Amino acid sequence: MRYTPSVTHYVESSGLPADVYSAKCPTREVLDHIAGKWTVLIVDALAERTLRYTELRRRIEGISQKMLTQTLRQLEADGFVTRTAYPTVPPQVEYTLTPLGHSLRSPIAALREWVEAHINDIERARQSR
Amino acid sequence: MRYTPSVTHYVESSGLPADVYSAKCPTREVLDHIAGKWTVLIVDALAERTLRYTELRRRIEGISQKMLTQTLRQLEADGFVTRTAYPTVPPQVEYTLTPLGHSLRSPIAALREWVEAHINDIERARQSR
DNA sequence: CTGAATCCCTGAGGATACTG
DNA sequence: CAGTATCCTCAGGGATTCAG
Repeated sequence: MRYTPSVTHYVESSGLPADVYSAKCPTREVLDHIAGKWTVLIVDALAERTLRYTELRRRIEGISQKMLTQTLRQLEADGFVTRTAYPTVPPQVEYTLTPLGHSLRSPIAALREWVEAHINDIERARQSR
Repeated sequence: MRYTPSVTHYVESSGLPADVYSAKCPTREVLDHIAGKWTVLIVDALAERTLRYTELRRRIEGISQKMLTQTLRQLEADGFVTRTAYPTVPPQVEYTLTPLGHSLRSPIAALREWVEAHINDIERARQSR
């Protein structure tokens, strides 16, 4: 049962309303992808400009090769990121946001900025317990 | 090393700049909390109004008791949600967003709305591979 | 109704080594 | 440089049961 959405979108493949609260709606899976720690950081990093594999690795402190590659592949599959490989020696691979990926910039950046802006409120809330 | 943030906030407990890209910055952990599938759905559900435990469970299709309780506890600890128990029989427990939690509404809702608005673009991107 | 407690299992994710 | 391949660990998270 759907609540009172401000705007109702429809999933073309099923004809049903797009609803993240519905377990089977494909939006739920996408939300899981986007609401992943690494996804947020990668998309936000690429928001500024195209980056190479190693640049991403250095920028996102603490990410492992495995998770970086894996998350990039998923972002590619979802159509958020384009991978461009130049057949040079040594190889050079660039990652860029697609137009779809760019449209994600704003909500993702808002999330990052909110966290950075409210970290002190949160730490205070934690201590008063 | 920090890039070019639009605004720099500081973590009072350390005096260092708030930076989700830094592995040890406390903002990273908070981002992990917020960027969880259940967190997004719970905060978004509570954005509209106070809800009882069972109401939340019904609203968020597919969530288990364990994850609902666990995520609510974390939201409480982070200061996003208030838990109010009425000593009635049967018990009644209400969950409400705190002012801090309310400030999260906008970025969270933006994320949900983005997903619902772009699900068709994403499904198309997936098929063309 | 609102949980807490327990069991269990899959998969997220790190570490390391190897390759074109 | 940009990965792939393995191994391994641990925690996320489901299912079930019990309780105030």
